[in-house]
Amino acid sequence: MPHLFTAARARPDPVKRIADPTVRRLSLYLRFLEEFEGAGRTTISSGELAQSGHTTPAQVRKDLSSFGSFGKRGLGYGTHDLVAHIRQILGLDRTWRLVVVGAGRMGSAIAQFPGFRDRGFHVVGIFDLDPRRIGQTLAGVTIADVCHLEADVQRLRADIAVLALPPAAAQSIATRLAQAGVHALLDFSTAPLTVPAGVTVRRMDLAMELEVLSFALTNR
Amino acid sequence: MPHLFTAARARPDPVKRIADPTVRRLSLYLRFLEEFEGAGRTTISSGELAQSGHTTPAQVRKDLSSFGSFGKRGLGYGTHDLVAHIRQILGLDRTWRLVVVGAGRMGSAIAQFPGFRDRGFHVVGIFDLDPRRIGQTLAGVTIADVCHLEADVQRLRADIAVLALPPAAAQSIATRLAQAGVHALLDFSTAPLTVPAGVTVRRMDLAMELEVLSFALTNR
DNA sequence: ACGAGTTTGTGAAATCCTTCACAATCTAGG
DNA sequence: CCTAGATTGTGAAGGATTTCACAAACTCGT
Repeated sequence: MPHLFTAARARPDPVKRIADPTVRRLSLYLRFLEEFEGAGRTTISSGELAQSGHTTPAQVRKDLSSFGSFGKRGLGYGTHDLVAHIRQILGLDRTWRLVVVGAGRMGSAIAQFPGFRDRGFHVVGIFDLDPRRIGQTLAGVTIADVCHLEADVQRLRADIAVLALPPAAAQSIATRLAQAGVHALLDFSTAPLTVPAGVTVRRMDLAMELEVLSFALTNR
Repeated sequence: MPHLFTAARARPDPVKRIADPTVRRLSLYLRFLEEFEGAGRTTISSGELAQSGHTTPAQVRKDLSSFGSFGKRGLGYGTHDLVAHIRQILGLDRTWRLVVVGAGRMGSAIAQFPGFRDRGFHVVGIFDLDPRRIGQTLAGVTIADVCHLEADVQRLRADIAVLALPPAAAQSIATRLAQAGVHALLDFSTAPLTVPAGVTVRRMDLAMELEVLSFALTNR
């Protein structure tokens, strides 16, 4: 039962169910559009966007048309307009407060990832278990003890948590975060998490991707 | 019913096209199976596997049946057998030689990722541009100058390359790697790569995943 | 050895996603 | 204003993946 959501309620949004691949592509389009905008282009066609994103013009138009009609026939899309629209669709017209749980090598790298802040994702908390790490500062944030996770996460008003932990610890932390009101998790550990309804999890599974590559190389 | 799958090695085999999601799930199943095997279980049913992997029993059986019939009706699958079969299907019955290009924070974390070696992925080379990093040692490998990338990659007989680079550099490195005979890339940069036919690329796009989470939170 | 109870393997149906094809609408240029 | 050329928006078709449903085949207890 891979059902993640049920229905919209907070926003008066009659937009039908949006496919995950569509959202991913929007994120891509946005990046190209910002590049195009930076280069001074004022309009762009679905064909040009498609080329940048390794897809087809029809796909681009379909993706956008699920949310409204932003283009001008005969002309294309206004870069500036479309950037604004996609940012709004993706919820990027605000900032999001991030916590990173696990300050090992991977957690540290993530917390200091350049371009987070620029794109509106602010790391407001970092947690670890190891007393030697607690108290150190990363990217301007002091590493806190994971034992106060719930209280801290609420105090910090965190929206999203990034988990960079050993698989054994991930599930328990995920449950605690969900309990504390964090509704979005980005999981770098290798075990899929079980979370309450209403919490979205995305996995970044290094080992799995390598195994997919192994398969591709083997059956080339 | 009579599915013979022994010919997958020598020749371009007649096994029908395998969907990407199927391969991903196989990788997942494998992990659970190894856990079950470690716990001493000798058989497992599609239902149990499905629960572990957040999918359905029918899905599990369909996935496996694309490659042969490994189970016993009324009993389930032999854990040990199935582990062996999936490892063979995914090409994990051998080791793969990895290079990491980019030894910044992310590249270093990846190169030292625990569990690579255990799963048969050996980091045999690390490259960077920065003279201050070249010559340092990470995970037992000395960081080399990226300017000899092609020759080194061939000397090291690298199968897979992990790219942990600024987006501006990624495309040129990808092209050089493809030229040098690396047919599988795992890309952590934010721009999708264009590569020659026969080269497989998988993307790990942190920013994109965060934006998908932003969308999910916004349209909850 | 038998019947009750499981569980697989797999066509067929359903669902999800992408591509096609074309009318509608715009710009540009005279 | 009118025509040629370009591009969007979208219903319908097509393809891909997941789910359903059930016969076949096995185990186990008696």
